[in-house]
Amino acid sequence: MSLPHALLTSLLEQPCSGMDLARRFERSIGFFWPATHQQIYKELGKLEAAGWVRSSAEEGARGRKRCYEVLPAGEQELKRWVAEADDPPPLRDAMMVRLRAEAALGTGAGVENDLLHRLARHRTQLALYEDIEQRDFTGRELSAAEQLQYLILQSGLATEREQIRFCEKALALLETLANAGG
Amino acid sequence: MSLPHALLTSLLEQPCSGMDLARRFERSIGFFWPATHQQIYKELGKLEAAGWVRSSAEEGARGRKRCYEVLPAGEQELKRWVAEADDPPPLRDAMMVRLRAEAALGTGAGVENDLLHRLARHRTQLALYEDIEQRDFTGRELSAAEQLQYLILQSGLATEREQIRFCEKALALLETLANAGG
DNA sequence: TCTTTAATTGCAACTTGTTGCATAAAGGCA
DNA sequence: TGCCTTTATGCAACAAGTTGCAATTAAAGA
Repeated sequence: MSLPHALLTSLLEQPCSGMDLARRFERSIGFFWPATHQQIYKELGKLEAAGWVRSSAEEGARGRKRCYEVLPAGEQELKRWVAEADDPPPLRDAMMVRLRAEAALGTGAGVENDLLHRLARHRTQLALYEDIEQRDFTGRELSAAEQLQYLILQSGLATEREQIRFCEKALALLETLANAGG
Repeated sequence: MSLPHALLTSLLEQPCSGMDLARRFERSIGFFWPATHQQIYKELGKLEAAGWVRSSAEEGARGRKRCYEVLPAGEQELKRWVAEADDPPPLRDAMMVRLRAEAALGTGAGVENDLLHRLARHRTQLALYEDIEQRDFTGRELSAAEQLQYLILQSGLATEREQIRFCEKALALLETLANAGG
């Protein structure tokens, strides 16, 4: 479970409120560690109880807005965790199950729906990543931290492109099989 | 949640017991939809209650072994589900969080451990997939069902190769940064 | 001023998956 | 026969994530 460390990382980059964190997650760390605001609030409570962050009320804001910042103990914990090693996350993909089911059913069962839907989603996501690449990482010298962030983005770019290739290949094969079999 | 449909698919390919299913999952469907035997037993109970499979006691076997097979209603349900469309699974990868944390901490915090560990795992997995490719899909004509199964395997091959490329690239960048910064 | 709207924080129930352990039945062997 | 091992099935507690909604506070508008 990496949520606490994802939060520490994000707060280290920029102290802010729970709601701000949730918004930032949607367009940066959330690409590879999604989290809802409910998860984030609960976890911020634990981080504060553990003495890794502290919060202060913010005056003149709507609601009971509080600003969180990382304490030295939190930075220490983050360093400790970064040096650990995980197993790669097991992949779990319903579309592959569908393809296999289509093979077992032995007929035009309709996986194409899912393939086309995925294709559209991956193209959208790729376009988003390419925008970020253009805007943030192109045409200038990058600091060490920025080079690492760019590396992460490149992983996203490569993954989306691979997914697109796969969907196209699968659709082509299904068409070939349909023509041959019907 | 695709576990019920993954089980229906596997049972359609070959009726068998819960334990056999668990073993087969480990080296086929489980590559893209992992499941433990506890999950499988619980789900088989639900499938039987829904009238999608039926089971019969197997005589002369250890334990209370039962053989499960798909009923017509189950096959119908599988067909219905295959034609549905999902969103792609959100990826959630602690190593990316670590890379970003390393960037935020701004020092040699030690992500290399995780990168090297991943690299080894992905190489092992790739070798396994390549073995399966050699053994099951090379040097002969493939049926339509086999062509689809091969397609799925190729997705695994491409994913592992992409992961390996990424780890190597990340390690190279970290070394460059260390030399430049130190 | 009073009501409405928006922003922020938070609770609670539900689903899914994991982990560790328990039970049942058969085979092997002293 | 009695005990240990193996195979098969299953329960229970826990961990993590999702969904829907509630409560609090301030800004904006009538």
